[in-house]
Amino acid sequence: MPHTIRDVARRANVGLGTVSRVLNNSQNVSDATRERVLQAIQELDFSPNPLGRRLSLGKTLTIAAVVPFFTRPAAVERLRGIESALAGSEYDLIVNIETPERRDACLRDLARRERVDGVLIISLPLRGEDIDSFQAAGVPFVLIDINDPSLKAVDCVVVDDVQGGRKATEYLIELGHRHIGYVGDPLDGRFGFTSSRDRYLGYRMALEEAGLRLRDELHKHGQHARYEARLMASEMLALPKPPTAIFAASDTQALGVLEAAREAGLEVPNDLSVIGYDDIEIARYLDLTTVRQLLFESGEIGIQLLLERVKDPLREPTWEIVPTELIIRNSAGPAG
Amino acid sequence: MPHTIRDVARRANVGLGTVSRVLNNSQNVSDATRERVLQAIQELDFSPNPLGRRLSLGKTLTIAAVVPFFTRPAAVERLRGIESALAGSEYDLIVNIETPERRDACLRDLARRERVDGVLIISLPLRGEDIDSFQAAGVPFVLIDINDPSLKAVDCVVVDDVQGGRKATEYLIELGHRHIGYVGDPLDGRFGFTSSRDRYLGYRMALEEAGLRLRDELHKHGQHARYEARLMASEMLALPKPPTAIFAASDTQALGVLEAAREAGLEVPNDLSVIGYDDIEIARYLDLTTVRQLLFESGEIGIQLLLERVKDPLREPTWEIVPTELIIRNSAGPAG
DNA sequence: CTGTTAGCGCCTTCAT
DNA sequence: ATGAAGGCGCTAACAG
Repeated sequence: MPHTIRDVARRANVGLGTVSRVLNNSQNVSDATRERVLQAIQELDFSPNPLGRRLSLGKTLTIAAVVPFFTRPAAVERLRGIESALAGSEYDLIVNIETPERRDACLRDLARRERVDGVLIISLPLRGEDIDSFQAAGVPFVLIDINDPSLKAVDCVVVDDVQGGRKATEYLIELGHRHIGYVGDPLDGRFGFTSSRDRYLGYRMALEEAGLRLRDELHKHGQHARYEARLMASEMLALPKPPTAIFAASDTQALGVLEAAREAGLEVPNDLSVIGYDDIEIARYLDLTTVRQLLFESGEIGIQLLLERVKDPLREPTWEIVPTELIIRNSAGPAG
Repeated sequence: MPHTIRDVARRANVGLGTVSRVLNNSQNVSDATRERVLQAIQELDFSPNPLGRRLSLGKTLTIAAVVPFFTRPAAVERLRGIESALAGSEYDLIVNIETPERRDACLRDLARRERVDGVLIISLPLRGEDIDSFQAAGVPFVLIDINDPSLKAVDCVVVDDVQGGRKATEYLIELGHRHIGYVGDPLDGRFGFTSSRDRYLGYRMALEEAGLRLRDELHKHGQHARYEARLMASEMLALPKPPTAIFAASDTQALGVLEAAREAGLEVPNDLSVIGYDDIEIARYLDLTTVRQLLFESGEIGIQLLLERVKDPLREPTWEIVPTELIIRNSAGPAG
C-alpha cells in the first residue's frame, strides 16, 4: 500500500502542511525540518499521488495529442518530438488516434477543461466548429501542420510548404526540365489537409516565375497513398507529351511515381526525374531527392507553444513557421 | 466554468448521492428521479470530472505503454492496436518512449500504484529487477514481443519467432538453396531483444532438419539497422563461397542486404534471394518476401490481457502466442 | 516558520 | 429509494 503525505508527516513529526511545502519547494521551511521531512520521504519511499495533487491544483497536468488515423511516418516523427519535449516535465502525454467514426466524439471529449490542460492537434482537418468548441471551453490548443490563414488567431506550427514545393520545382527547372508533373492530395475544403495544397501552390508559383505554362494534364490530385499516386503518374506518363519530371507531394506518393516509372520501363533519373517530400526513413534508402521538414522539431515547438499558452491564456497567438530544406540525392537529374 | 455533480443535484432537486448513482448506473434509483437527473445533466452539458472520480475510486483509469526509443515501424503498428483497443473504454493511454538515459527513471516511475493501473511494455529489454519492482509494487503489467522463458510467470504476448525464422529458412531450402546466410541483431543477454534471437534459432533448426551444415561465416549479428546489415551482408557476399540466399531478421535489415546485393552487382532474386521479417509497409513496395506478424493484433491482445489482470490480479499468467505467416513475393527465387 | 483547516469533485456507506 | 456525511490525497489560506 502506497504511503500518503500523512504517513510522512507522522514519521517526521510535522504537520501535513509542512510536508506539502517541502514537496513544493516552498521557502518557508527551516533547513532542519526540511531535512527531517526529506529523510522520512526517503525512508518510506514516498511519492505524492498525482491524482490528489491534480485535483487539488485544479489542473490535470496532462496534454493530449491527436494524430490522424492514417499514422503516416511524418506524424509519428512529430509525435516523438512531442513526447521528448514532455519527458522531463510533470505533464503526462495521452495519445489519441483519430478514426473517422470516433473523430467527433473524441474532439468533443477533449474540449473540456476537466479532461486535459491542453491539446495538440497534428495534421488533422478541423472544422470551424471544432475550433469554436475548444475556444468556448477555454481549452488551450495548438495546431501542427495545419496551414490555414483563417486560423491566424490560433497558435500554429506550420511548415512553409509553399516554399518547399517551390524549392523542389525550381530545382527541376534548373535541371532543365520544362514539363514537370505534380502528384498530390485532393485540394478540397477549407480545413482539409493543407500541406499538400501548399506544396501544389509552390509548384505553380515556380512554374509561373519561370514562365512555364501550367498544363492541366500534368497535375493530378488523389488519395494520399502509393497506389493512387502510381495510377496518376501512369496516366501522365502515357500522355503524348509526358512530363520529364514529377514532383510528388510526399515521399509515400513519390514511391508510387517510382513504381509507375518502373512499370513504364522508364529509368530514374535518366528518363524521369522524381522528387518527393518529407524525407522519411525510406527516402534515403531509395536515393530519393526530397524536401526535408523538421518533423521532430515541429513536435517540440508545438509543446513549447502549448505550455506557454497554458501558462498565459491571453498571450498573442503565434505562428511558428518551420523551414524546409531540399535534400539532393539521385532521383532527379538533368533533363533529357 | 465546468459544472459539478453538485450543480446537477441542485437543478434536479436531489442529493449528490443520487446523481452519483445515476452516473454509475446504480439500480437503486426510481425511474422518475433518474429521468430528472439525466435531464439536468443534459441541460448543463455536465460530464463528471475524471480526476475526482479517479481519486475517489482509488484507480487512475490510465494505462501506460512503453515503447523503445528506436520506434521501429513494427512498434508503431503495435501501438496502434493498443490505442484502438482502449479507444472506447474509460481508460486513458499514456505513451512513454524510452531512451537509454530515461529508461530507469521511467520504469521506476511507472512501478507505482498511484501512477497507472497497468503497464504495457513493448519489445523492451527488461532486467529481472525491473520485473521485480513491478511485482513488488503490485502494478499489473504485460510484455509484448519479449520472449523469454524465464518470464513464464508473467503475462506475455509473444510472436512465434522461432516458427517464423523456420518458415523463412525452410522456404529457401525448398527453393533449392544450400548456402543460406543470416543477418540479425546481437544475441546478447537474458533480457535483450529476444525476437531476433528466436528468428535465428528457427533458422538454425531449419538448416539442421534439412541436414545442412551451419557455416559460421554465414550468420552475422550486429546492430538492428540498415547500415550494419549492409556491412554484414557485404562481407558474406565477398566470401569465396558466398550464400545464394540471405534471411534477414527484419525488413529494415533486409533493406541493408538488398543494398549490399546491389553494390555487389547481384540481381535479386536471380543472383541472390532475400527474405525479411515484419512485413512493414515498405516490404510490399519492394516486393520483398517476408514473414508477417500480426502487429496490430498483438497490441489489442496485450490490452485485453492487461485489463483482465487489472480486474483479477490473482489470475494465472497467460502466454498468448501470435502466429506468423510467410508472405511470398519476388525477392526470393529458385537457387541458381 | 509551522500546525490546522477547508476544500478540489466524486463515490460510498449509513441512516432514514 | 434517497439525503447526508465521510473520505480519497493533496494544496493553500489562515492562525499562531
